Amino acid sequence: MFRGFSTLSVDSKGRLAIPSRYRERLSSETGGCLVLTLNPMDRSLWLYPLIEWEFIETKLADLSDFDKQGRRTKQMMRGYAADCQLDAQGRILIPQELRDYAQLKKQAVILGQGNKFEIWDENAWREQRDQWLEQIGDESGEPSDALRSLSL
Amino acid sequence: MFRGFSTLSVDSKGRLAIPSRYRERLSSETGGCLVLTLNPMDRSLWLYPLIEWEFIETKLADLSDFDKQGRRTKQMMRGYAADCQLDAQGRILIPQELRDYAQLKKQAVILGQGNKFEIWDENAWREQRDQWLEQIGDESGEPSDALRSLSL
DNA sequence: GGTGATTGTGGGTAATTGTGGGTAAAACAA
DNA sequence: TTGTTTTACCCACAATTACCCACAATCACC
Repeated sequence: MFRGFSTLSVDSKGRLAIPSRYRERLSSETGGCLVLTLNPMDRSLWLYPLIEWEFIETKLADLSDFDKQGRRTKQMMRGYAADCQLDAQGRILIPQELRDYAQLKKQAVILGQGNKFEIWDENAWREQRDQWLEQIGDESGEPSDALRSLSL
Repeated sequence: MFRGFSTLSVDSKGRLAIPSRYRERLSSETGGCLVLTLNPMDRSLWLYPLIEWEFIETKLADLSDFDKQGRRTKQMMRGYAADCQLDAQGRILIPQELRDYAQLKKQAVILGQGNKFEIWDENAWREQRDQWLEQIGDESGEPSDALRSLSL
């Protein structure tokens, strides 16, 4: 399971260095092949080891073409999926199209999220985060059932 | 179960010394691997032994991506989770990002909380504590059902 | 109350990691 | 083909982190 947070810079060529603590795992699993695609929920990117992506791909294939949301999700995630590999310095090259989608500027943020990583523009992330924290901490709102019985 | 209270200093490099009475337990369980993450409810941090964290992680993984609050909680706690280990002096290095989140300054406070520790900035803690004590003691507020049947 | 051990705190040094840029190969367009 | 842009590979510097040692305050014991 991937976890953890790092701020990273996207250089002028659109490259992004993966934190070294993940590199070994990423280059051993599936021979270092990775898949980068968009996150249809937020303006951010998802980075999967190929082996995880293949599993996601089968799940997407099962979505009905007659469910509008399902069709769109499938179309987006598959359509924008880009193969990539770590270079000798442990960096990946992010295609222009995906950089635009996530509005990546100079500073980015990478978050471990279980089977994948999530990549955000730093400013966009901080804005979102503060907004969510406010909602989570808001005592007046009703917690969902799942959360109500959750002890951490 | 961890319990107890200590005040500690955060040095200029962001390190924090764990009270010695906990060290042996922390370095024996799971080879001394710890996970430090944010407490999404308050501006404080949670420190778990890895083995406890893994259990939390499975609970988080079960939260639905289509429940908004659940998704955000998951994203925050996993995204900010940092692996750490005690150094030779029994200290952990707190990542800049987490120090900022908890607004840790020079003096911090660590509280044993069962399966984990909670780490606060000392001043923030004292303020919160006084505020809560006032609320808990406030007879006018209605206790929840769970509390109503609780004898201490 | 004195003495010794333990614990908390600070800082120096060396290795690692993140970042930038130069250059050559490859892909694409005219 | 030729010229232009994009991508891959290499090297180098700067910042961060891990590891080590040292001192001071506290605690326990005689």
